[in-house]
Amino acid sequence: MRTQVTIRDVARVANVHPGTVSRALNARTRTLVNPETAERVLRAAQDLGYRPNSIARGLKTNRSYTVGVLIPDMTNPLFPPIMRGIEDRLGESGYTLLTVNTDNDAERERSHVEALLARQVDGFIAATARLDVELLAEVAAGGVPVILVNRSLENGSLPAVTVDDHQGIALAVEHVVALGHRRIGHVGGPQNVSTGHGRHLGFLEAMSAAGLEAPPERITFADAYSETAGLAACEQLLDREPDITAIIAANDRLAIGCCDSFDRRGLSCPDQISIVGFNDMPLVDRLRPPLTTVRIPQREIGAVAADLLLTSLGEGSAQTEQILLEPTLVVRGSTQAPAG
Amino acid sequence: MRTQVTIRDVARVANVHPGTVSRALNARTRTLVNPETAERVLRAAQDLGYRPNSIARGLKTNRSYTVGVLIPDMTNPLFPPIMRGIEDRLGESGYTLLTVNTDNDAERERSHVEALLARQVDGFIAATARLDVELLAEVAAGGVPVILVNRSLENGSLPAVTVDDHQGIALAVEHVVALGHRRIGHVGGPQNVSTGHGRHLGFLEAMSAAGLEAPPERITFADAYSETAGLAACEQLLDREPDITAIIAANDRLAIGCCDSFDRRGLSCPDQISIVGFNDMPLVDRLRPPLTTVRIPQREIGAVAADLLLTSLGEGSAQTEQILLEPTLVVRGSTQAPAG
DNA sequence: CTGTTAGCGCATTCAT
DNA sequence: ATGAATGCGCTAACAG
Repeated sequence: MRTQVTIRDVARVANVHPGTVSRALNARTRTLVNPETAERVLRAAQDLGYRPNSIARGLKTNRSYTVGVLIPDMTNPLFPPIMRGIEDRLGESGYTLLTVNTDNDAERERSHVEALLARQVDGFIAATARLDVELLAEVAAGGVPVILVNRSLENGSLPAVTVDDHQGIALAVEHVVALGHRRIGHVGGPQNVSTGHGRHLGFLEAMSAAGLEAPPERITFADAYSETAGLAACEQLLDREPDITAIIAANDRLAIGCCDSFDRRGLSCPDQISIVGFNDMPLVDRLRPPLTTVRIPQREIGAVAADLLLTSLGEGSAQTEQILLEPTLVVRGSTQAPAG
Repeated sequence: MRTQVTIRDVARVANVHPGTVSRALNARTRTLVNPETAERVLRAAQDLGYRPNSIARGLKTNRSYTVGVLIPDMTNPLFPPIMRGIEDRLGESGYTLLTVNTDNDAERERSHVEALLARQVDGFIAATARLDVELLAEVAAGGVPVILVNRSLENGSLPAVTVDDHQGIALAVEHVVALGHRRIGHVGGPQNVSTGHGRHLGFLEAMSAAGLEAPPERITFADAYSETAGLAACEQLLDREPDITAIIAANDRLAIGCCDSFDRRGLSCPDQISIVGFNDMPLVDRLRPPLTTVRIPQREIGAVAADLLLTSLGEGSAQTEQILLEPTLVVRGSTQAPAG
């Protein structure tokens, strides 16, 4: 059985009142107590192996110093670095994370949020792609700060940390255009998630800025961010427009699916067709060919989101800051000038 | 501000005593209350949007229904599936996870464990490779159940869920032997972590069982499970024993490092040299060549560990069951018969 | 079957 | 500067 040493035990040993122990142990109130007494209390606590029960504390202070983190699926390599960014920053401030995987399932999401609320989390960081907006808005309206990560709301009603999808796609498009490509296709992500939508728009804009056409025939959409969905979308695209020389994919997994499609058709990449991904997932630098992709600062995303949450927590103010982080292009072997 | 609806508010609306509300709301004690009253209470709770404060409950029941999960670094793709296995199983039973990354740093480990203990976690699942054994044993001795994952203690003093490293390496060795290889090297992992140690022993045994020699010259050790450490160890191995035709690596990342070494030397894999990894990490099936590797049931490991913890939690008994899960061999392109 | 009481461990009044 | 008392929200033990 766990033998909890309480503040009362310490008080008994130090020969003071429990209240005094509480004051002596809490840095903020330590000045209220005689230094010698404080010293005695500290020693007693040390000797007894006293460990404050943060749950009991939270009951009193109405703070749990825990934060709920909503992730679609941490098995997706995109998320762990973000989570670490969050953990490292929040950990410095004494917060611990309650992380849950939602699998983008509305039912799971709701029940998880309920459970975390019941655990009195002080706030949420949500990296879920299509989390029920109302649910989150409701939570935020209830006074629990919510920070969005990797997605934003149309109306900007919740603070969010995202990467500039337009800029990222622009980097990709400019790169292949500079290589000499003119007939460029886009394998887009699901259009009901903000990254899929934003990258699609970014593609249209960047093509237009380059003075190139981007007709609907040269754009297909995957219904999920998976290799198989990417393969299917790419097949459809190449069936329709076989003379495309470069493809901008909405993410690395789709890009990998595109490579599968190339293989299936006997298309050599990058000799006959170039491909650019998005995210720079681990190991994509070791694929055949190494994938040219848009890198996003995952860890920083997490850290910035944590910062945002910390200020919300501190000031109690409902800010709705929208932070846009810059992606960078990583050129590898999957892109080259189009065949003469 | 968060406006907490308490059990008292519900009581007022339902016109009963708070104690009755508690009973009506708790499935286990609901039978003690008049069905009609219970109905009234439930409706009141519903109307008010009552959400039980599990922290307050925990204070009373001395249960937090949270579990601490110790991971070296969840950025390592080996761990997320294990974590999901844990979460899914434990979630079914109402537990939420407090996950921390220890970076294999003793200092971080201790402080994290302290923090989690202060948060009254009901138990731990530790996937850390070289966690301070004393720390964990201490915790377990204090009455908080600890389950080890992916590692075990020499003396088996703590329950553990691991894969059979010996068997896994045996599968790898038997495979290359069957292909005709005779001069087989081993790039081992850090010997101070149980997997590194176990796989090394497994290699020696399997070679002996195959009637082959495994002299020390044909074995080198990486000082970490990283690609660069694998590269260095492989370089050393091939400098010493250039006529090796196959290498069994202690894990996939080391195997990838070995491939780097092959590249550097102009050795073609698998034509001139074969390589087998361990873990079957995501994307290793898409490397050049696709990696032959030993797959471990990551998700199951997590689920089984969760089960073990649940029984410990339920019975309060300090079992020390040791569970060994079976690995399987996944044959891909990185192994073939040795050149004539 | 329901009301009452007490107390989990702590922080925070208010007294002294 | 310290002791005493109160209550956070809930459950459990006891009355009735």
